[in-house]
Amino acid sequence: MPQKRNTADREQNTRETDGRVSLKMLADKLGLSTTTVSLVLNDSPAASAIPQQTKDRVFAAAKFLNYRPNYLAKSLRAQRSFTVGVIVPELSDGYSAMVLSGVEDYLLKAGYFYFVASHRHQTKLIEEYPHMLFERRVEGLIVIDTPYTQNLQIPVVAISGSVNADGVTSIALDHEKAAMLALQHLKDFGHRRIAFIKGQTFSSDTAIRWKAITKAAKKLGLTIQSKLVSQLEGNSPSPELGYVAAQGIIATGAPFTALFTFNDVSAIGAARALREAGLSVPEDVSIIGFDDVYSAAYQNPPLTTVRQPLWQMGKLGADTILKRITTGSNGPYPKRLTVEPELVIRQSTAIAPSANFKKATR
Amino acid sequence: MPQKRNTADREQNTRETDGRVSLKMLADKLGLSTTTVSLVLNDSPAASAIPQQTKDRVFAAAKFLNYRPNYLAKSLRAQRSFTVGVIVPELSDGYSAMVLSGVEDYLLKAGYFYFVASHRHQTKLIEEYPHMLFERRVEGLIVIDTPYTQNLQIPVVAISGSVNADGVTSIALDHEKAAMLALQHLKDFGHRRIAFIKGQTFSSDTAIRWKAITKAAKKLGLTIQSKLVSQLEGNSPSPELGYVAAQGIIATGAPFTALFTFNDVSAIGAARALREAGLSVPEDVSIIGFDDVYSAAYQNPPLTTVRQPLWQMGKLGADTILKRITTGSNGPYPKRLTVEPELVIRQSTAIAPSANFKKATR
DNA sequence: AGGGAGAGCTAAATCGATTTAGTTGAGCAA
DNA sequence: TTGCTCAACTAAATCGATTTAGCTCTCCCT
Repeated sequence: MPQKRNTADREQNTRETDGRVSLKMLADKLGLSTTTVSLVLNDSPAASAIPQQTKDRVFAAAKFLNYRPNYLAKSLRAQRSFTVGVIVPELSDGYSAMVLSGVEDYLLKAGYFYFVASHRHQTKLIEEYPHMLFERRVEGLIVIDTPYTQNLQIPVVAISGSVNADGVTSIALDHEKAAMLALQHLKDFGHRRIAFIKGQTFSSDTAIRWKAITKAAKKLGLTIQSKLVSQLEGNSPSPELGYVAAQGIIATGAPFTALFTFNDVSAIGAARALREAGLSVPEDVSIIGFDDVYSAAYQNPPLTTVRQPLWQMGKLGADTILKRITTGSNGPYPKRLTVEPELVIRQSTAIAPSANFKKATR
Repeated sequence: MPQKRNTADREQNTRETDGRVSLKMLADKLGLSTTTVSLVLNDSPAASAIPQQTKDRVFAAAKFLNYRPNYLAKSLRAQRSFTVGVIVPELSDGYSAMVLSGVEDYLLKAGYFYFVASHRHQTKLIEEYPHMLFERRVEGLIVIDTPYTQNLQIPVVAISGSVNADGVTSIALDHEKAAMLALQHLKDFGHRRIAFIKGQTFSSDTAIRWKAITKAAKKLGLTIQSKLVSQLEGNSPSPELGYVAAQGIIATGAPFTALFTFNDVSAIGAARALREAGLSVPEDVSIIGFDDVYSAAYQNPPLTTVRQPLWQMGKLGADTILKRITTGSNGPYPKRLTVEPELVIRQSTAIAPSANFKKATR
């Protein structure tokens, strides 16, 4: 039965190949060569000698048969895939998704599609994905908060990563300014005993930001007490990690009036730990987060935070990768692009409690 | 210097083509045919007659030249792209990202990559993206909370969408059970005047869920007051929409002791509106959300919500699309798969305030 | 000596487009 | 009638793999 059908189809030369229409079928149907049809459909200058009537026939047939050129064949021939790869640590944490959203807007408008791969901090995947994407002929790579050490022959843009490899453009926040904004704000409110929650060791922002914080603290004459410094551990994207880290600080018994966390998500968890310890925000302890994710404004109290322009960083990343792709590999390219943080003051920070402060300094 | 190198390379027939090594170059280097090299590298049974020594030479050369087969060529020949397309409304809202995270896990492990496209509810994009992805020879399509009306010759899985097109497998929550869980919970706490925030009209879950709610309400003997029903408007993924919707309900002056929102994000916004109106949660008004996003547990008070197993829905979606791809288009496939909601009781719901209730009923 | 078997390869077709380098026939001038 | 130009096309190469259908030896058996 399948054989019979095959024969019949071949006789009519209308075999359906799963409903997919090839250029050849279209050309056969029209009694023209694939050359002509291709020239017409691509509106090539070489098609100028072809009469409008023929063109119309071609367009009509293409529409009728719902012809869609095979992008794989097209890409193979043109040596262009119009595809980029994006590597992120984790999709569900809001951070990457926000950057991705900026990336996407720009890429799709330019006719590109992108592959996403998330590695969840597994070293093996961090190494393999760039190669797998390279095999799939992506024309560029955007890595978000991910170390990149391979040396592939395609442009790479690293968003929020301390990357120094060849051929990589780094897009990063001005961390020094960010640290300064936050600490100055706390200092203005009279805070002197400030606790910190650092990021996970695997996050590429952690070290750089901490360095900026210590530098800013020194400049402002604030001392950092090691007892008051905790660190996020584990790679869950939930506020749980901040909750645990804050508990650690509270457990030391060292007094503090403010807490500066690595990101908003951990600030949210930390706030809960404080509440559970009987400390109210911001009366007893001020909290300042980082990133300004959507829900930051809707915490209770609304979270003061250092806004990182994630969406714009994504857009800038996409913009840069496209420029670098069209420029070609020989052209010059920026090694480093910086974006500016912004302090968003809400209600989780307030004047340091003087009573508490006295106790603290006693 | 680069020029000199280029010339030398060409003479040796080792031109680098941007650092990309083709099978042909590799074969030339080895003095073998591409056939042999291909057979060896793919460990084809036809390579059984080839002596180990030759194989080793091939492997060594491939490694040395860092040969990576061109996936486009491979795909074209094999008529398999090992790629699926995923269409979402919005990347940054946590919901899609969560589902996507489930999808991704499963797909990448199976050797597939996926394209993501987000349409932000623009009708034109909702129609175009399936075609663009089809052109790129995705082998399947996963649409998340998005209407799908095209009729392409590839398997389609719709997650959270009321899709009835041919060839589509729908994965949806058991909304009736979800509505029942929430309303039963509120009823148990003595709530009778319950306010609702419905989803945006464009969200495919909105109608179906509302129907389930009215049905459950009837079954439980609860009446729904039209004054107490509001709706999310606009397509921002921020809690702002819930904030506005809740303000609308408050403005009517109609008393209520509980609020059931379309999702957690809007619940968060609504909670703020209530606080600003001088109503405390849960003492004056209980709030119950939907989805159970990461931050729900970290609200103040922690949010009671109907958990939607988003990650699992993504996983199930990926699982299903892969099964359907390998089965082929003639095979049978499920039209509908249902996942179960779960009531997560936290502190945003409590016993209805009888005083308030009296005032309300006066 | 002739034939068969198997080892160790390769030529060429194929996937579906694009593109270069033509070909064919009509019309027209000299 | 020859030669030229131009309109309207087309054959075939190409991108980089996979895969079918051989091909050429050598060795061994009878």
